[in-house]
Amino acid sequence: MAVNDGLSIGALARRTGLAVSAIRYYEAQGLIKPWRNNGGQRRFERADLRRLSFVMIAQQFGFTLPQIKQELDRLPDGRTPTKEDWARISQAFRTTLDERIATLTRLRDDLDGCIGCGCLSLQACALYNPQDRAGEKGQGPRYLMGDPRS
Amino acid sequence: MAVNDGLSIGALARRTGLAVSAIRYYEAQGLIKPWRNNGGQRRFERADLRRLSFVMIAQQFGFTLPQIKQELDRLPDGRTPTKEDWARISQAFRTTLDERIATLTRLRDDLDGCIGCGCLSLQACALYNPQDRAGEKGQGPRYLMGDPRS
DNA sequence: GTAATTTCTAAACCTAACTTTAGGTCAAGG
DNA sequence: CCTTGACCTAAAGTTAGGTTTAGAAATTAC
Repeated sequence: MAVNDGLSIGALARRTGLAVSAIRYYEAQGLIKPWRNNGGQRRFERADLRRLSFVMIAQQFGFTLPQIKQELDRLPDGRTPTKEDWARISQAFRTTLDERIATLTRLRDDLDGCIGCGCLSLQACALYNPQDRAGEKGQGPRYLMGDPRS
Repeated sequence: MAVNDGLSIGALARRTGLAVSAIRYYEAQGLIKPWRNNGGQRRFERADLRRLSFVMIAQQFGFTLPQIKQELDRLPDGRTPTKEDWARISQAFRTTLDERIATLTRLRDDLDGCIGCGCLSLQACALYNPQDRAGEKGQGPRYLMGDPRS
């Protein structure tokens, strides 16, 4: 096997810990673009190891695959990404993490107050109803954290 | 309508902001147990408002419905839960939130180091491979945060 | 008393992120 | 050469957490 024949899908799977089927799925979603060898089998660049690592970590942060693709699409097309390229898109992580930590911390502090009073009431509790209008608006506790479903 | 006839499913939906279909689904999952009136319609206790609020908030914390049911099942069966009952199971939130904040903070700090070096490499980067063994174990970055899928 | 809402059940459908299956092809070792 | 393991495609299945649909019965409003 020549030096730069690329990695097979199985090799990539072993190195990343992903299932082969998951890698094929990511290709179908446009996250990686392997070429094919003479026999029609996928061959991957070594840089795809980093792409897949990025995918895995971004998922743990709660990004969806389309969102991850959007970040990856900002990488240079013709050449192998450099340290600087990766560092640039990793900044998006930092921002997201900071926000998420802030949200959880605020929520925890509110919850501390709520455990103290034990109410958990839609009508009176500050955690559910900071502006005392949830009942009227028919919105319930949802808006406190920013509804993840809208 | 008598004073203690209970709430209809529509009334509960308006008060919590949930869809009627979601409330029926939660019943199917065993999270709430309404009784039926003469015509066969569901009737809910006022305490179910709190149960559903608990469900909604616990979901925002990332609990699954079976996990939430497990907590709710610890509430007293015969009587309406008191402040103390709710305060007790809310403590589970506090613990989980503390852990989650700690994990995210650690991850963010590791990421800061990684942005500095820009590597994002499975072979060398501390974020992915703190013990320099991921490649050998074929595990990839996944173990850093504790795999949510296993 | 009648019209408009609400509610009922069961079953089908939905999205995300994959996995599994079925039926074949390719590649490497002996 | 032959076998075994890795790989291929397309389509169907899976799980969580619901929503939608359809047709019928109950309730409420006027």
